[in-house]
Amino acid sequence: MKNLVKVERARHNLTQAELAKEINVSRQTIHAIEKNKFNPSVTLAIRMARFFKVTVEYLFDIEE
Amino acid sequence: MKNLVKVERARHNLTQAELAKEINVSRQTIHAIEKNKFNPSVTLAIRMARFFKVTVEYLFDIEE
DNA sequence: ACAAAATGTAAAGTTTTATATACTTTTGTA
DNA sequence: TACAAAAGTATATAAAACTTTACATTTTGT
Repeated sequence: MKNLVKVERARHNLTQAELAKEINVSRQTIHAIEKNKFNPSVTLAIRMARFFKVTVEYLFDIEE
Repeated sequence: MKNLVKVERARHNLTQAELAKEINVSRQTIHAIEKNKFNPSVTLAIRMARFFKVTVEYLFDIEE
């Protein structure tokens, strides 16, 4: 399960800390998600997708 | 955060146990999600959305 | 090259998801 | 009405998300 958080974050020109603040999580959480350390909750995924104006399915891709 | 799992499950004419089996979780997990007891992981949300052929955003609606 | 900012890493602790089991209540139907 | 299947409820436990703190390493701008 890969994701495009780092890519979208770059596109929006934000640091991990800034994104974290925007969506109300810790910087470590952003880091862990980008590094695929874990599998965020659907509400967090939706908040991120909304923030980036993309779909959850685009942002988080589980390969079958 | 409400969701349309029960509705989609009805549309597909499945029991909680059947849906649970389809997406590889326990029946309790389906029940808890339907009852908004918790907030599933994004991979579980994606599996459900795929199974029902809908989007994650449609299936799980977080109100702002 | 230097300093500051950003990212990476790590560990301990809390909260929540998810499982398993078991029992009760509801619902459909013969 | 009686039975079976499905859904609801409860509790204990395991696993994973997420937080906090702290420090090391890498990147970036000047």
